[in-house]
Amino acid sequence: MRGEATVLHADLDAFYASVEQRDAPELRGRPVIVGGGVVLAASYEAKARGVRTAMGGRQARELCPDAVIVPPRMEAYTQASRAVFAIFRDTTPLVEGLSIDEAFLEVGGLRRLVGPPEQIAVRLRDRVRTEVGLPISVGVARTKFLAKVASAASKPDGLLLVDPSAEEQFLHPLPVERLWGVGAVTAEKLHRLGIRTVGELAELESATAERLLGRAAGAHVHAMARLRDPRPVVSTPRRGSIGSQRALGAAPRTADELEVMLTQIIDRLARRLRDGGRGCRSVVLRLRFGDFSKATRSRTLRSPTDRTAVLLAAARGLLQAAQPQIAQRGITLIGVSFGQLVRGAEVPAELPIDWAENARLDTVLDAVKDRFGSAALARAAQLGRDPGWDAPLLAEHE
DNA sequence: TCTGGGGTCCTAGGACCC
DNA sequence: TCTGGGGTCCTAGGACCC
Repeated sequence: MRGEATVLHADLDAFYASVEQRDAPELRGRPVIVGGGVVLAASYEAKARGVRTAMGGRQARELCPDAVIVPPRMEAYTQASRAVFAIFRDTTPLVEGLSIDEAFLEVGGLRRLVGPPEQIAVRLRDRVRTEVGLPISVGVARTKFLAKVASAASKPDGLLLVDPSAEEQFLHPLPVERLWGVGAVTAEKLHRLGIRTVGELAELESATAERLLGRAAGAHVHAMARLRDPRPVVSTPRRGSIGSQRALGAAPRTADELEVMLTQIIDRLARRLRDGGRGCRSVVLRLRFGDFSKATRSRTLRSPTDRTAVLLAAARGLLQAAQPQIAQRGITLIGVSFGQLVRGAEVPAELPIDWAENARLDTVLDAVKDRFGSAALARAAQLGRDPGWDAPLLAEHE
């Protein structure tokens, strides 16, 4: 006996594009592409013409010359997301957000109070449609993984319940690519063994899958194929890292230019850190070279910090160490993430958040930006080369 | 397919400690 | 002077997701 289908996976359809169509009636029924250089989201009218997320802008325009291309409005999407998540939380207290536009909801135990899961899903879709004005697809199943596959299968604007007695019938004919955790690399490895469907993967021994794909990935994918997914819906955990990056194109960059960009990125991220009342312990520099190969360089501090100057000093050290490689191979992306995030309260007392210093640094950076434009942040980068400015700050964190 | 930006998790080697 | 096994942390890389 398998338990009941009480997990909902709710997933907004073509989220960014749907928000644009909601806010601009003349876009409804037309192919809409959000993004410029690259497609961030495509409406179903555009998808029908072959436009896909992450596709280059030029290719998308060739496929769909009459598409309306609109720049992203992140604030509008964030606001819409908040409104939808408020409805999720009004539906059940157990909501696990996966991204800006999708979440799991556990609705077992609500049957006596509000009705069976399918009815809850119907009402949820209805509320999102009328209160926020957006289409949302919902999968209902016994496990998270099945619910996610079900919502995808129900799109667009659909509802699909996978009956616990018919799970194999639903899942096994699907291509392995539909499994959560099987991307291009894993799919190719499976294809080489002649495995194309989930059912064929399920026939393998777990040990075989683990040898082929690695211990964790192999065991995970195999368990999914065999319908084993014991993971409960858990309320969304705090983020473990935050990051920001910038693609650079092919033009050569001087070391100074890179330092300016690094300063801008760190400045922005450090503010986000403080706005969230958080600190971080590790700094990761992310690079992509001229041939699109990638590298990361990381540094872990002795104690968490939210101070721009410390984080900038750490990141600059990593960048300087990588400069010879960059000079040799060219660079097409620079990015930073802050890892091992902690709540502000967890920042050790002996290293208190120095609000005055942060405010001063922010003010300086703001003033430089306002007066000279963002390129003049080079000034800030230059400042940082003075060891009297950052070396002691970094030293006390090592 | 001439390639964004934001994340998560896993693997593996080396340093270091007991 | 040489040696074992286990645990944790750090660093780097890679696959995957939306």
